[in-house]
Amino acid sequence: MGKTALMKRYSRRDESDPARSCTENVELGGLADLIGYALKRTQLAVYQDFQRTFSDLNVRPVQYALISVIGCNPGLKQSQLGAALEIKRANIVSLLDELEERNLAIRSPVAADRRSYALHLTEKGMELLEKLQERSVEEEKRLASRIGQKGREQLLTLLREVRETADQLNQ
Amino acid sequence: MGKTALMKRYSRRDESDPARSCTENVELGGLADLIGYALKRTQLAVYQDFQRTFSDLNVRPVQYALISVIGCNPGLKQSQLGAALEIKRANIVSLLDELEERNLAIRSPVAADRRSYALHLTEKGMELLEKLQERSVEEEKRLASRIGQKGREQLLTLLREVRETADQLNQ
DNA sequence: TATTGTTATACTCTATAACTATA
DNA sequence: TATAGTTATAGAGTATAACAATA
Repeated sequence: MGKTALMKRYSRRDESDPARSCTENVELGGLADLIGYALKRTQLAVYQDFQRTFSDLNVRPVQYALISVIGCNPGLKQSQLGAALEIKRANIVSLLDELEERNLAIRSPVAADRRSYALHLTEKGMELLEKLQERSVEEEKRLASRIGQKGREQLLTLLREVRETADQLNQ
Repeated sequence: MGKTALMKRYSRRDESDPARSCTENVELGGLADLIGYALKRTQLAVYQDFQRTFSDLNVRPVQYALISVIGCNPGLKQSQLGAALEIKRANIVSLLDELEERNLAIRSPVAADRRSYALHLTEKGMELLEKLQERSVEEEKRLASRIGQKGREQLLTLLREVRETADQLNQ
């Protein structure tokens, strides 16, 4: 494609166009049809919904993820937690510090390997997880209210397949 | 759901379980079935693929977005660019500085409104956009290689619908 | 008064290197 | 030597407040 073709394709508007002053008329230049961009924008909108839904519990998405995995795998090590969530072990440290300071989780020494800690939720942590789970189910219903349960399952399948494809390319 | 039910649901494993030492056996506690988490993980994988694909051109996703929108809307203002991409105007500044330093885009004074600048791609910017577009088409094909063209369109539709749903909830 | 671009700032997420104590 | 956790640090992305110039 030569420059002339590019100009024709991309110069649909110019500063002389009165519509220029209207934000809604800004073209995204095909961005909206890219999987990566659609993923980012949708993820951001869903993330904002999460923040709104969980702000009174003072829980960010990453904290929800930690609590959920620790709750489901009591006794696991930090390195395992990080591997499961694809979070570098260096970045797990301060996240767990936060949970410990809030008395939601604890690090316990492991007799068999004194380098590592076994992670558990506290009573308070388990109670919070229960609340988070319940609210998460409601949030999920709201998010899927337009696409329906079938659409939701299709979406999860497509996302998993695209992720696996990208992971293979990234190997 | 009481604590006992929660324990039953979440304590499938314990530190006494020998499988504990195997990372693959860490349960995500339903995380994998949440739209938000699936979005995040897929977006991360696709983002990494983008970085790999465009690293030789030294272009990050956000830079691709800027170049694409400026190329498609020559003469638009920074505030319009930011509104179209949902980037705060304060954060647009340094991104545009980068593009100007690399001689990919320029800020031109606007006679009608001396507060704002009209944005244009340079020749070099237009040439880069052309390369980016071509490579983007290939990347899109690779990402959709498993789900197919039909799956890709389904995915984009579902993502748009979920985003619109979340945006409504966030209003 | 409101808007455009700018600066300063801060917080989160992510990534790497180097350190310690254990294995 | 290798591994688990830690610390320090740096780069991005995102958010707000305040400012100057202009409308």
